Amino acid sequence: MKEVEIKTSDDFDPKKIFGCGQCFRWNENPDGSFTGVAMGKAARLRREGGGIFITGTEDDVSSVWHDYFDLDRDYRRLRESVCVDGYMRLASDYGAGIRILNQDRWETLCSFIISQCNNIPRIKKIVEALSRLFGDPVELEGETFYTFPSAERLASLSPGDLSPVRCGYRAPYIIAAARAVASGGLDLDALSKTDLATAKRALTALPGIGEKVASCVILFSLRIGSAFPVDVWMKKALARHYPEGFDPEVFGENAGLAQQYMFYFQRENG
DNA sequence: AAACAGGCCTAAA
DNA sequence: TTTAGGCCTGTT
Repeated sequence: MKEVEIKTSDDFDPKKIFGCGQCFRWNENPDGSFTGVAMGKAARLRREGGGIFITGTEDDVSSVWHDYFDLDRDYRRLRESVCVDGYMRLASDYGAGIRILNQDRWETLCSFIISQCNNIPRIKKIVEALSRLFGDPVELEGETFYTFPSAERLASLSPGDLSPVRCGYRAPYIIAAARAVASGGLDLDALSKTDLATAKRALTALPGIGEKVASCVILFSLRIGSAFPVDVWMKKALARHYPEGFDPEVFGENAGLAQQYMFYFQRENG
């Protein structure tokens, strides 16, 4: 399989991008490359010298990966803009190389429903099982991978059909979300053109989607950068570094990126 | 064995 | 408006 280079600035560290908790379908190989399935494609990405290379064609890069890896934004500059104090300086230096992916909206919604009260290995396992059972096969270098199933496909199932996936009490949440998306009752594309409050209101109206899951979906797939997901790691970080309270609005449209730096720093060092 | 994991929901103050 | 307990399942 041929490769193409992804032209990017210095802020592109695959290990951090895929390891900072925003996605669940990229895995590191023994040689340090990453294999994953995203946006209907299977691909392998590696770093060599100063360059980033990914399997596929120039057309794949311009039509999919350029946007997926958020290449139009200058993360070095963004990283500077969130340094509001010494702690953020430390956290953002440590997280240099993180980028916020623009992921498939439905897959992100479904994945973060699964994430609730779960650990990362099991989240990944459930997402893989869902894909293998209900997604479509795609080949990469002689190996078969499976795309994430469409909302329409899952909408045709009932919660009981998900029992082999072992997602427990989240099954009815997944089916309800699939039906909302497939029917057009929940229009994720349209929501991405609204604002944080509007998107959050629409998402949390669904069963099994609260403040935290909604914030992740908004940040990682709706491109609304002011979203600021607070999970158990973030609670620890905020309690330690901002005991008098904290308002993410100090970061404005970059609150979500600030959150990623805090989260990654806390999880790796906390 | 019992507790916990990257929440959410409901019932009860 | 805030708080406790339960929830599928897998792991420690």
